[in-house]
Amino acid sequence: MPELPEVESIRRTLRGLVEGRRVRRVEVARRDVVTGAATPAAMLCGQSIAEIRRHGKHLAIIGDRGGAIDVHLGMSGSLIAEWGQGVGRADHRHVVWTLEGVTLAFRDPRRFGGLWTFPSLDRLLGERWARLGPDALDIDAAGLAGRLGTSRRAIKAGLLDQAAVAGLGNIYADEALHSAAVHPRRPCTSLRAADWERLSQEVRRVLLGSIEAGGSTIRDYRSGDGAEGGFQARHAVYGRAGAPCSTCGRALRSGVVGGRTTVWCGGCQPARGSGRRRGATELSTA
DNA sequence: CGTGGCCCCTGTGGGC
DNA sequence: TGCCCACAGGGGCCAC
Repeated sequence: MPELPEVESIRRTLRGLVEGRRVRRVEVARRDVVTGAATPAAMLCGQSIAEIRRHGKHLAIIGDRGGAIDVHLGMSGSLIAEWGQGVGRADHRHVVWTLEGVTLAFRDPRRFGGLWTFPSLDRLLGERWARLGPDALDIDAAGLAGRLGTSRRAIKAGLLDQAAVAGLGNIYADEALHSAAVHPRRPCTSLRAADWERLSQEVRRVLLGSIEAGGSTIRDYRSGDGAEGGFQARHAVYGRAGAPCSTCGRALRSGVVGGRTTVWCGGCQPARGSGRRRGATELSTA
């Protein structure tokens, strides 16, 4: 569910609600969502929350006395702070932190997400985040081309590879490819400098636009304060297969690329780059 | 190295 | 209404 904009929206709403507050109590209802120690100390009991940091789709909850927890929300996870009346559903709450004046709940019905505890931020960074590529908001054309340019796989699969660039998922990979007029099945090796330039710009533009709107709520997603996002109303391709392209009016196509349902415009996203549109053969396995 | 398939899990929506 | 199946915003692992 949550990709970079959703995770960033959670970070931004959570920081004001939990940063600087001390953890008084932690309930771990399901031990198996935690990798590493799940003791009160490892769960930051007694420490104050110094910072909530994000890289790609990951969050780090950082204590002021060294402990750190990596949070990954998987497909259905949420991290919601509540005070007074609850704003989130009560089921599937696997871990609940009681802070001064607020509770923080990790919910994850499908349990594809989880928590990873570390005795220090350095250990978290070195052992968990080190295998992630640069954050998708920080990468430029040279960075993207450098990390994917020699790969023969489809560009969509490349964008989803968190070791290459961190933060893009199925929604924003499709949206960025459409905005950049790049066909999702084009081999990375076929992209030219101008393609990498447009793609890196559109990745950034789409992600920033979504963060501004509070992320995309398709079904489950809620921000750190329980609010829904608004960017789903601005999706150009995701979830719109068969509907007319907002740019050229052609019916949007869909297929499986990189193992994920993918939607693109056969008119705006030429299969063979911008050179010879007219004679280009549509890339398709069907 | 890359890909396709399967798995982890629950919930929901569509078709019959 | 109820049942069954397909599919969902993620990612790890395996055989090929």
